[in-house]
Amino acid sequence: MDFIRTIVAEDNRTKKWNGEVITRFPPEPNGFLHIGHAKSFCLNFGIAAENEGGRCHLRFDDTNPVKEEARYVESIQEDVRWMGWDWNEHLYYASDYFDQMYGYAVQLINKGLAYVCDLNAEMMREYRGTLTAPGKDSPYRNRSIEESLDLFSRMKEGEFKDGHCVLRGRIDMSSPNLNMRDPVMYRILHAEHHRTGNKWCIYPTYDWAHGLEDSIEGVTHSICTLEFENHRPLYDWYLDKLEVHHPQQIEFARLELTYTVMSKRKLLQLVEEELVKGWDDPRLPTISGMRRRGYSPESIREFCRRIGVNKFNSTIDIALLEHCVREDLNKTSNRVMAVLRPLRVVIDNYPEEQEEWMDAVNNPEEPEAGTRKVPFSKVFYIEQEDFMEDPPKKFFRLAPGREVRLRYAYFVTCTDVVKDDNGQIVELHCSYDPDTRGGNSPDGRKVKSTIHWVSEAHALRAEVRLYDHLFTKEHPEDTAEGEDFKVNLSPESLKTLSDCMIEPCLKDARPLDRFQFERLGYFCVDADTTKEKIVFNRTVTLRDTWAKIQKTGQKK
RNA sequence: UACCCGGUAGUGUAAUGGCAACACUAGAGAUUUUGAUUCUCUCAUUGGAGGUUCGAGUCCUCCCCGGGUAACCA
Repeated sequence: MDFIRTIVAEDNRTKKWNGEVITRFPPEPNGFLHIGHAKSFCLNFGIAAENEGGRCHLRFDDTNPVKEEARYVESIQEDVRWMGWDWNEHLYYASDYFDQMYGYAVQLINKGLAYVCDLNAEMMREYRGTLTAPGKDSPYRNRSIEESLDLFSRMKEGEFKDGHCVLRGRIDMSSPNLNMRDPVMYRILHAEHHRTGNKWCIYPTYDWAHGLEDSIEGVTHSICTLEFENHRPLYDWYLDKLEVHHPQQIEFARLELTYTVMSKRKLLQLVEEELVKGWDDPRLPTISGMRRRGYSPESIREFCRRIGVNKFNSTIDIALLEHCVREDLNKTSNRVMAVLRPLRVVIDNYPEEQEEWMDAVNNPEEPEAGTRKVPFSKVFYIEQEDFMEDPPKKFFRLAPGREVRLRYAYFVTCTDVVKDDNGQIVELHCSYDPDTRGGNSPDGRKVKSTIHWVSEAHALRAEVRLYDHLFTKEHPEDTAEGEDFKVNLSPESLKTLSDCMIEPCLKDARPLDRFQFERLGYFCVDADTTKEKIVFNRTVTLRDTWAKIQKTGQKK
């Protein structure tokens, strides 16, 4: 059990919150959700689900109209729901509390704990001091309560321009915690809000708003990321001074993954500079990108469960994520044969017009998935990399004079290699053994490998998009002076193959359908699919021992 | 240089003061009509130095290292 669940369990035991467990996931609708957010909402919704009567609110922290948009509100709901979580009727918006927050601000002014300050942003920075030097009091700090009250209401009424003045908490300008040096509670922003329209021209800042949102909703455990640790004294201060329901803020480390970036700012940059194709580009760690790539919600949830929760920054090896998808897809995806880089093969001793429909198992891990028929004929395609004219010792696949098994079909032996004028192999000729139908040899002879194939006459054409890590470096932020993370973008993150051959059973495949292409990996139908052309995204390759052998061979 | 937080295999997460465990990765082997899956095996004295204790990853002290913080962002 992680340290947060330990706290929750202990609170339940001592009846600190009368046995209630209320958490919340409070995204700002200024971008798409990524797997780092998944870690957070799986934690929050997970804890709520694990506790009798517990609940988790989905709350949009929409306190900054200049960055937020309704389309993000929609995508966030879609993503959380797709991941399998349900907030029931507990969908909230910080903007719904603006009136209440205003009232609380007036209370603080009345207590002499907040004041309107006319210092401009630059001056305020100067007065704030530095990490090592204390700040000094604003000249407006001792303004009378009446005057602040008057000014604050005029701020709200729109009498002042943006930046003319702010409402600040009156705390301690010499606090070693910069957050406590009279923090800004309200700023003037004549901006249209995606929900409240032009009702407001003052907007609460995060620190002021967030604790109130939690408090108003009766949240018990307010779980956030580590960078808010320094803000906790302020979170506590506001709620203490207001003497209202006071949830416990608990911080945990945000998720970092190798070979990718997670900050919204960087993701936004990749999207806006068109270095990827939108927020749902399958190379991005966004939920929508991963969905499009073929990740299942179950695999992402399992990943979030396995990485645990901690209080220090760590970077998870993306191999763990890949392991989680493979593990889930291995159990759930139907197998199918597809040839990505086709090499034509003719069986010389197979009857010209004959076709046979072979029995194939849909999913060896799931007997209930049943079987299907796969058409076989004289001419078919195999993978280019499944043939070598001059094979090294450890290569088990097809080679001149060598016999291999065509999965679910026959044993074939390569008898001839046809090349074009450039010496490129364009076609293979084979002979087959009619007694090995289905792939069994009555005489018990063995072959060293089984390869996949697709009958030429029956094949469907497809485009397949192969994805690799978005960045070439484990830590894309590691760059030389003056360079930024984008120099580490991988030129090989996407390879598109447009002449792939797939089994006819895929003709009715729909976007988001997932399959295992035998011996290749897991693939997912893309939304770009049309009646003429099916498009697949490669989610992840199968584990590939042969590729490893080749790699170590190259090193030697 | 101030304050806050944190350091356990390559990576990540465990261990009422009582034999450092699990997963991923990597390597070796077995099985296999997917070089997949599955199965077996291998890989550490917990940042350092003291101290308390019969006994310390765990408690105390000092040191070292890493992260965060100076938006009218969240």
